[in-house]
Amino acid sequence: MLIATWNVNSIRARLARAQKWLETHRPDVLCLQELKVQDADFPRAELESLGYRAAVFGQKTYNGVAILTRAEPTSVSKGLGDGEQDPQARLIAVQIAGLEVINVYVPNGAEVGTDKYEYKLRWLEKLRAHLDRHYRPDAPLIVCGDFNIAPEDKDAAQPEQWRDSVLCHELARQGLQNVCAFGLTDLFRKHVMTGGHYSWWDYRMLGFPKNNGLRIDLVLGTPAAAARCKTAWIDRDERKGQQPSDHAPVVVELD
DNA sequence: ATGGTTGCTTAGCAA
Repeated sequence: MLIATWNVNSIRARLARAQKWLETHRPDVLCLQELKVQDADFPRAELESLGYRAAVFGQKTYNGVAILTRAEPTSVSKGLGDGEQDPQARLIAVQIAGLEVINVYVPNGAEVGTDKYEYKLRWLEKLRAHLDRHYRPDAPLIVCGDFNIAPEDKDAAQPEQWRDSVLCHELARQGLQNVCAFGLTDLFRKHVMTGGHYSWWDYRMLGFPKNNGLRIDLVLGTPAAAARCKTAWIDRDERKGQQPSDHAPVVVELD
């Protein structure tokens, strides 16, 4: 069973690449972030024609998440469901083949010290509360997506450059650790211990040509999911060529 | 400190 996560930075701008990627890799589950489209304009038919169902939680212009699956999910839920008003579409979850899959687009946070950064930290706390309320750490569960956090210095090509950024800042890393303390581990790190593996490169300042990347797209799993995880890899080639997303897909294979 | 690029929307925001 292949499960992948990919921040496409607009599904409409990336439709041809997404279609090609699905045809090449045929994942069972593909979690998408930054759709930048409202539900009505999501290219549903173009993706369903490839044999996928689409659970979509869209938003005009910003954010938006979806989960594509080859099989029909047994349940779908959208949002943190904590009763608070939040117009930002950042979480969608499905249950499929007895596995819970939560797809998140964690707020970027702009800069440390801003309201956006406080929103990011609060959102991480609410994600942990959501897990506590609706999920069990002893069941098979995947939480994947664009976390906008590099967990460790070795997840940044130039850690000194990024140390005070919202992607590497101590409080963001603590927020991620608190989410993981629910009972989740980084499945990429089950298989690859070395640094030098990145999932995002800034469009600006020749980020990709210089390989000035960060590993901020993660697949987390409970022990029951981690035990089934056979491989994990980042499709760095997808960042190459004409009109790529600034993120590469991250893939895990589960028994 | 600023700017560099991309996408959506159409001057400015978010990343």
